[in-house]
Formats: sequence, structure tokens, C-alpha cells
Amino acid sequence: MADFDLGASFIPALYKPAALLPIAKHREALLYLIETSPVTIVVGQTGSGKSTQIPQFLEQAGWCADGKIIGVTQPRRVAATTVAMRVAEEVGCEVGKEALVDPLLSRYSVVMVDEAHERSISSDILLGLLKKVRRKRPELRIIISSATLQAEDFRDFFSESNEEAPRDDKDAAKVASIISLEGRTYPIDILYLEQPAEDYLEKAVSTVFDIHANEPKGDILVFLTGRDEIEKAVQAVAERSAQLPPGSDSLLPLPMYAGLSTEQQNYIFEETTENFRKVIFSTNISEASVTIDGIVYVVDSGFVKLRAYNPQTGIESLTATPVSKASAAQRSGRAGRTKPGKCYRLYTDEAYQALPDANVPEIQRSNLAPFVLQLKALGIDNVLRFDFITPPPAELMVRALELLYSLGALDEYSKLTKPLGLRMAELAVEPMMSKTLLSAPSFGCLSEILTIAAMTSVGGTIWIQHDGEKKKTESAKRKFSTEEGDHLTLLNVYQAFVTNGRKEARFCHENMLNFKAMSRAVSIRAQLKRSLERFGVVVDESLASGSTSSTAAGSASINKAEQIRRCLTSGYFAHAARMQPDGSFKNVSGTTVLHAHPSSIMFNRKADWVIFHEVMETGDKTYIRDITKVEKNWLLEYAPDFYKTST
DNA sequence: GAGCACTGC
Repeated sequence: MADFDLGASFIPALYKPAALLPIAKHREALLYLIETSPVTIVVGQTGSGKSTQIPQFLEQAGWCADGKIIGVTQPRRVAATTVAMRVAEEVGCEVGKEALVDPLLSRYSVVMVDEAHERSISSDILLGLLKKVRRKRPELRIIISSATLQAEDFRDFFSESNEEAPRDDKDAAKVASIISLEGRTYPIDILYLEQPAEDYLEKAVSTVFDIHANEPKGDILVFLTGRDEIEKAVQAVAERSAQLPPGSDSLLPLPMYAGLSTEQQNYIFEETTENFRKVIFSTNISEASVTIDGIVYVVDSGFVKLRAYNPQTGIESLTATPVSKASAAQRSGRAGRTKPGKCYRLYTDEAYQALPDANVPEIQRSNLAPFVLQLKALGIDNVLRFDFITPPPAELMVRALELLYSLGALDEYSKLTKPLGLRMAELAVEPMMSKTLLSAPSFGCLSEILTIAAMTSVGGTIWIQHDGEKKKTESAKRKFSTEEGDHLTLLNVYQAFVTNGRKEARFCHENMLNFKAMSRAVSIRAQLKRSLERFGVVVDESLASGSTSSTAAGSASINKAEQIRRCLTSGYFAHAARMQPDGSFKNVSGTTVLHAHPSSIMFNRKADWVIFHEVMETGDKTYIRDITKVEKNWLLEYAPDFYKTST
């Protein structure tokens, strides 16, 4: 496998992006377009300064007069808060307000949808809303930032009308215009494999060594699909580095994925000494969310893990999928930020040609229940006729409506119920959990459910997953575990954190907890609590017990534990399963075999009926996560209609 | 025996 000869395995492509003018040069043209055209589509590279500079141009041009504000939305909140803060600092405008409170967005003179080409559900829905608002508020200005390939989709969307007669081309041009604001980039050589790789992980590692042996200085960024692959690749490079010829520069392999702690992530930004070449093995996090300086070489496996949702079974899956052409372009662009670069694609030119232009929009492959609820709360009753830029499959809509009806958020006419449905829409957790929260006062366990809701929404990032320290994490977890399952375990972890570890980094370190994730749970809990108090719900924290584990003495806490399990059942009855003699589970209709996820307390433990927070198919198994034991008769008690129809 | 990314104020 020692094919160090790059020329033999890669062939160059013809494509070279042109180096164009920076954004400030386009200022006048841009402001003229925004003034004269209701919708302006701004095309330019990620990081070209669009999201910070355009709001400033607008403010200077008087778009903030009369107390009006400029809104900037982004699919990735980390970036959004940074941008919003910078804009607020620099131009003195307030940014960010929910459409839920002000459906006509009347305080805004301009709304900018940033990175709209990423097609997140929220930006897709915002585009549909903006199109609707524009009919009632023709003076509103809409700016959409997009990658080049998708610009025309947005123009066509805003130019076409659902209700009126088709416009001619001249009219369409008046509604939406496209302007290109390419930033300065350096040329990137793109190289393809001559033959498909049998094992892209092995090929990625050998390509890294090829680059190291044959190419001038510059760090390497390798795109892989997940943690497992990344850790394997890092290890392979570390091992094989020993065989590098004496006197040659060293390779410094580093992992990058969202599950790492901040500290571990920060290694990739540190400067290396003269004789080192950094090689970063990363998930898609480095495609757009994280920018690393000094990258000259990109190695693209051609794969990404993508979520999908099966509307028939209601099961999400996470599988490695070939990237889109748009993704491949974005990845290669990471090489040319500071000087000319090279991108090695671990697939053939033919394989590239066969890739889809763009990813399937999120709205066509997700559980839509949370978004249907939001649309209903915005007064959009006929969600099936909402003007989506690409409509989701009807089955996805139907499944979302059915779930919301079974939870009592919608009535038999599919209208939002009040107050239940409306309140559920305003809580920032998914519908099954918002239902659980809203029924918690009647079970006398609101404080505990608030905590559980916050803990489940930060997901699997609570525990440190350091390679080689798995045992340590397992034993730390056992200290908090309860007989009843994962939800009560999460409650114990949280309670220990707020009493012992909130200001003490050592507590998290000793218990293998991720401080950032735990702090996020604290702030989510506070936010949920504020929402509930806005509805007039009283949250009595004095009732919260120190420990709700069944190992704790006293019948009061055992009773509390049962109330919590009953309450969870009232929201999660649709996520019920029964353990089979072989230890696996079957869902209510008996159609799907489910397995307790190895991270669950219920992994390898006995149970009868359980409810679970989440179900996901990865590889060839379907896993349930965050599992709690319940009684069969509770299911019948809290969801009689649901169980009558499904059995 | 194991989860891509993102957010929630």
C-alpha cells in the first residue's frame, strides 16, 4: 500500500475558483439593489464578511431609522450569537426576535436569512413566512445569503406566486435579484482518485503520508464521518509516524468532532513548532461551523453521516451517506483560505459527477411535529398548504399531525388546543417532553421534570467520552444510577452537579462529567422554568428532594419516583416498549425490534414495560436511549385512546 | 457494546 506517488493515484481537475474583489467594493451596488428590489439574494463564500458587514451597511444607509431594526438569522446558533453581538455592538441595533410574538415582523425594516443554502428547517420555514409577510408588508426588505449553486432556487421561490396569475419574467426579476460578492480566495487544485478506494479510511491515512512526503509545508484537514473513524485514523497516523525517515518533519494527528470537550477541541487551534505538520481528522463540523487557519491540504472521504426519518415507523436513522457536490465544494474551499491549496478527493471524477447537487433539505427527512406545532401557533392552520420552498412528503406531515393529536395539542379539527397546544408550542423542547412538563404539576413533580427535560435535551454529551477512559466513565455513572432507569439517573446527576459541582471544575473532572454540557442543562432548565412561569405555572423548588433514587431511604422519595415515572408515561406513551425473553424490546405494535443503547442504565438489565426518550437506527440495529421502567396499566390510564386504536 | 451537526437563554 506504499503508494507515495501522488501523480499515479490522483488526476487533476480543471476547476479553479477565480479570486474576486472583497465585499466593501460592492457596497453601493448592494445598497442600490436592496433599495429597489424587495428580495436580494447575496452570493458569496462562507466567511466573506457578509453577515457582519451587510447589517452595518444597512444601518449606515438609514435602515434603522424610526426605531426599526435589522434581523439576521443563521442556521448555526454559535455563529449567530457572535454575529448578533457584533452587529449590536457595532451599529447599536437589537437583533433576534421570534416570529411567534410578532407575526408580521413589524419592527423589522430588513430581515437577512444567512446561509440559506444550508436549508435548515428553521430557515426554510422562515423563508415561507417571509414570503407570506411580504404580501402584507411590501416595504419589508429581505436579504438571503446563499452559495452560488442555490441562488436561483431562492429567486424562483420568491418570484412565483401561489395565488395570483403567473407573472412574466420581467416582473419576476423585479421581486428578487441576485448579486455576487465573492471574497478573496486562493486557487485550489482538486485531485480525484483514478480508481475507487476499497477502504477510504486506509486511503485517507496513506494520502496523509503521501502529502507529508511530497508536498511543501502546510497543515492537512481530513473529512471523515464520525468519532470511531477519527480515533482510528489518529491512532494509525501516530503509529506509522514512527516509520518516517529520520530527520523528516513530524506529523501531529488531532481529532475534531462535536463530542469532544472544549479543551480537547482547542488543540487544533494551537500553533505548532517549526518541525511539525498538523493533520486534523474531523467530522463535518469543520465544513462550515469551525474554521482552522493554516490548512493547505484537504482530504475528502466523500462521506458524511446524515439523519433521516422514516415516517412509517417514526424511527430516525444516522448513516454514512455520499456527500453532495455543494458539500464537496465547501470542503475543498477549506484549503484555500490563506494561500493556494490542494484538495484530494478519495473518489473518482465519475463518482463526483454522480453525486447529487445538494443535500436533501432537512425538512424532507425529519420528524416535523415540533415545526407543525410552531406553524399552528403562528396561525397557519393549513400546514399542508404552507408555501415551502420544497414541501416535505405528505406522510411526514400526517405523522406529525397524528402525534400532536394524540398528545392533545391539536383537536379533532386539527386546530391548536388552548391552552395546552399553544403552551406546548412555546416551550423549547419537543412535543412529547412539553406535554410531560405541562402535566407535571398534576403529578406533583414539576421541579424534577424540569430537570429531566433539560438533561435529556443536552443529549449524550453529558459524559466525557475519552478514549481509554471508558471504564472510569462507567463507574462514575454507576454512582448516580437508579433502579428505575435513565431519567431518574439524569435527575441525580443534575442534583449532584448543582449542589457540589457548579462552581467546582474538580467535581466534573472526578465524575467524568462534561462541564459545558452540565452548564447548558442549568441554563435550559432556567429558560423552561421562565416559560412556565409566564403561563402562570408555579414552580415550587422547595418540594425537590435531594435524591430520588430508590436506594434513598424514606417512602416519600419512592413515591416521588413513581410520580415522575407516571408523569413521563403521560407524555411518552407513544414511545413504549416491552422487553422480550432475549433481552431485546418490541415496540407497542410489535413490529420493530429495539435494543437498549449501551449507554443506558437499562442495558443488560431486566424490565417489562418501559418508555424511552429517543429511538435511532445506526448500523444494523435500532437503539432506544434514556429508558425508564413503567407499568402497563399506566399506559392504558394516560393514553386510553392511543392504546385502543393501536392494539 | 456505542451519536453527524445544531440549538435552547
